[in-house]
Amino acid sequence: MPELPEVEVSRRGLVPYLNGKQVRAAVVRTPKLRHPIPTALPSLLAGRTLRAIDRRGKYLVFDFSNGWLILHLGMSGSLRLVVPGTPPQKHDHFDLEFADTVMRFRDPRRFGTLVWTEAAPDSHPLLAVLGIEPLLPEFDGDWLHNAIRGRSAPIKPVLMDSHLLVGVGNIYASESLFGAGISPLRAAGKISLARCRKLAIAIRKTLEASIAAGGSSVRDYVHSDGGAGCFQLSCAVYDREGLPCPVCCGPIRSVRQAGRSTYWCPRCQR
DNA sequence: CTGGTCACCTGGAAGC
DNA sequence: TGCTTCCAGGTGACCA
Repeated sequence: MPELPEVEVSRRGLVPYLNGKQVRAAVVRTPKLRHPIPTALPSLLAGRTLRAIDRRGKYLVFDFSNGWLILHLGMSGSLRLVVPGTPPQKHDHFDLEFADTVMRFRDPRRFGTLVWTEAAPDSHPLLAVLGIEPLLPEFDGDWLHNAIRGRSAPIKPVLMDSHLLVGVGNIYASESLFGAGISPLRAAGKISLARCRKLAIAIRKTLEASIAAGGSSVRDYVHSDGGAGCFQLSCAVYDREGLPCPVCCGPIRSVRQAGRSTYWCPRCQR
């Protein structure tokens, strides 16, 4: 499920329960997801205090006194808090056990990532290549216009390029372009500065609205079986092919771009 | 460099 | 009912 808002909502849901707590044990049940899971994690983490949980793009970074645990939810990953002693189910790959709760990482499709680093996390190869954070003030229309100058690829797959900017996945790329009234097929480099400003605002607004929507049910999201945290309920175009556009009532269309489904309203988006 | 395709992996939905 | 095919919200390797 996770795009940036889901990751951020998970982070906010975990912080009040885990920050400052001492790890009782760590359990690794799977040798590798996208990357090998370090077999030393149990010995590295036992007895350590979790100082903070940060986010970089769609990665969560767990800060311990002896290093950082870097976690990515992939396509199907989720984190939840369960009562100690709860038997693990299929696809439960990793547990971080505290005295009163257990953080459990489940990922059926196994596209997630769990790695350990003892150097500054931003210098880790997975994080060092990441682009700008769209929720920071440095990200605006002027930055975007400059960053996509000269690029002939359609704007939608460009928005999903994490080396350019992080956190905009397949859903929010479509939703943000709808918000800005820009066709996903338009060549990125041909979008005017004025429209890049609209797009930057739409991206931020879409992400923040989604975080806020999840934010009201953070506890449910982290504690539930996944029923909550359904951010798609409020999508304007994503997964709505043939349904009426919420603005003009014309039919939403879909097309495949770079192997991913794109949804847009041809009347509202030019 | 750039843009496009594919592989990674599992499960659910749709089609026959 | 059972089998097959396709699709899924991410990412990086690889190719032209």
